[in-house]
Amino acid sequence: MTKKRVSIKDIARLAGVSSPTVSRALQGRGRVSTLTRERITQLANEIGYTPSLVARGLVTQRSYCVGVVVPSFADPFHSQVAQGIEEEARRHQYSIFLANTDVDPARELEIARTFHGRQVDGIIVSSSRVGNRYAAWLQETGIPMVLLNAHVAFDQIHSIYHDDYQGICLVMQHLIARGYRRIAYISNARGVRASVERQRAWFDSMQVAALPPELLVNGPNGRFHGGAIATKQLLAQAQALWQAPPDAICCYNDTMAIGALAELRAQGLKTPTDVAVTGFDDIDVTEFVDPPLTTIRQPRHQMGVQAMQLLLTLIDDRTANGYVPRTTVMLGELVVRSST
Amino acid sequence: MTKKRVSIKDIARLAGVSSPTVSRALQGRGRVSTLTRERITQLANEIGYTPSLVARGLVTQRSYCVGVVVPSFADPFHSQVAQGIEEEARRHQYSIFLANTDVDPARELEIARTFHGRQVDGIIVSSSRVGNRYAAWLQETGIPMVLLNAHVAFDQIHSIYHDDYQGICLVMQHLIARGYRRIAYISNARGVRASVERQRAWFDSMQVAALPPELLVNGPNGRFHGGAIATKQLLAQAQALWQAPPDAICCYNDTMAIGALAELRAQGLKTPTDVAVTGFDDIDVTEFVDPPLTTIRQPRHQMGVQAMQLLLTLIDDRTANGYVPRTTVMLGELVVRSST
DNA sequence: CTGTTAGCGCGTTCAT
DNA sequence: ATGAACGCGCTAACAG
Repeated sequence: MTKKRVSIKDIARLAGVSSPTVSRALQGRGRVSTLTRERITQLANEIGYTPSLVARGLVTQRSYCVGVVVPSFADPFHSQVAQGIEEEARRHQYSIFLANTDVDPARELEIARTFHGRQVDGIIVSSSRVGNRYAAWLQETGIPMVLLNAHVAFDQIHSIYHDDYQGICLVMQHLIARGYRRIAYISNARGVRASVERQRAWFDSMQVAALPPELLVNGPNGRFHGGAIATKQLLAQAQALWQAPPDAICCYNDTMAIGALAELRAQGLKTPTDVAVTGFDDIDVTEFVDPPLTTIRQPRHQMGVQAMQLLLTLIDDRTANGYVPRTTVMLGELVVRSST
Repeated sequence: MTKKRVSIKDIARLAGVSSPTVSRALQGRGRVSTLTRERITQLANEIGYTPSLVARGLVTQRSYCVGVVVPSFADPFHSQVAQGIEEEARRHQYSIFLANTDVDPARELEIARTFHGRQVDGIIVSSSRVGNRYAAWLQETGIPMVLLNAHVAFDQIHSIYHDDYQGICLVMQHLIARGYRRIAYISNARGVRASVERQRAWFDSMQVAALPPELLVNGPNGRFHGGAIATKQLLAQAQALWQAPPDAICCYNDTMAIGALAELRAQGLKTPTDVAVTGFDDIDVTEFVDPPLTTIRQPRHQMGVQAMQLLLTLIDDRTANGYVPRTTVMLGELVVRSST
């Protein structure tokens, strides 16, 4: 059922020229007489010619494709990052392959291999779970790669991440300044860099303020339910520990915080009067839940754009060698709303 | 900086055989002696060979890629559909190009052309704004195409959509059965099929129940803010009309409904005591807002899976011609929560 | 300015 | 069972 593609050969035959001439005419490079160029251009439009980027990529060794790997599209954080990447990519005639790992390191590596097979010019991985194991593989392929919010940066692997440590420090300073003392933390069980950093920031901030970092619960996942379940456990532990709920709950991210709000509500506790709650990311819905969440606004879209720009630099760097920063740190800002 | 790819020629040289033999050995087709097959397979692993799907696609005329077009990644509805598509695609060794239109029909067509240039085997478009204009273009290219939640179905264009009309009917029956009478509707201004259908269902349901469909507001967009702004207008109009708020607000989707909840709260109105609210889609967060939303659960993930399966059928249909449904209708289910 | 030749990496005939 | 030759659609290097 598929129609045969019209190729430059077809045009060449119709125009009575050779196919390289058509190629030159269409991409505007090389010397072609204005007359034949116009004739060819018009002919191409008439018969509906679309150049095969596959064939072109094979010879130029440049596919104008990049691979993007995220843990899950459904996560509002990652989908906004991806949107930033895609927009910036298209501005540069690039298309993106998108794949989700479902937080499985094995799948992540498998996807990277697939992308290599598809001859992508570069790869962006958001919240990688693999880390070091890329190094050896990359050495072989030489594919430029940018890690977003991952653990580490090696030679050849460039990294962009948000300063999560500082983010939670801002949140904690705010909470402590408001007089909250028994501040519990809900972490995300997944061993990503962000999780480690944020938890450490909570711990250190408590120490610095001479408050005991006594109450910490690992959520089963980083989503709404994870936050609700963790909160249930947390309240039980608080009861055992203090015979009272905590003053505030500092959450790994917004989705978990929203789950926490729901659980507190279910247990008849008012926010922020009984228990304050904070999130992280500033996803769109945080402004519309009850109460609106105090959180850290990460420049998600901008992070995607930045990652793509860095990748493009790396791709072109094959020829023109300039200085490229190994790691870029982005800063978020505290957004105070009525949950604290 | 990019390393040279290792090709089957390299393996052939090392193994002392010809490249076609390597090709046959690696893809397991054609007769090759077990001995050389093993030797070649092992060699391929050792030197880290990854077949070039680009080159393969050029000769087989099958790229094992599909293009996916969505209005916006950031929309939780579309990102879940996309996730379903991607998972089903990968199960069949397919990769997906993902692009977002930002709700711009011109961009949608441009993206489709790009995909054609990339020789995708098929295209899935979610919530297309273009409709009929695809027909002519498709005729030329013959690319199999599946429209998700779009207006129409033509020859060659297959369509999967959710029965939005029935969905809102279920919501309305529920509201009317609960005794709500003055039921207002908030629509999404964008002229997509879903919007038209849902609004019509509200209108008809009111008529059938002998209630005047008096209060309708178009939101500026389908997101949280859009719902909040529309609700503000709506309450003002209700005041002018009835000197009272409506009994219930039926919203185009969940995000707008969540915006509505926030605005009602801001105006000191209780849900559902003062004003009931309903959504549509059953996105993840609906269960965790206050109050949890009554809504219609669309099988988002399943719709993505189904679309991909249909597309695969169409792709293979080039050779084996069987019966393929032109349109598939999916049914959602009413989920009753405490917002009504 | 244009045509000829060559090759990107692979699969698919045909021979042998 | 294997190798030689060819082509997918395109661009690059040279001719002329």
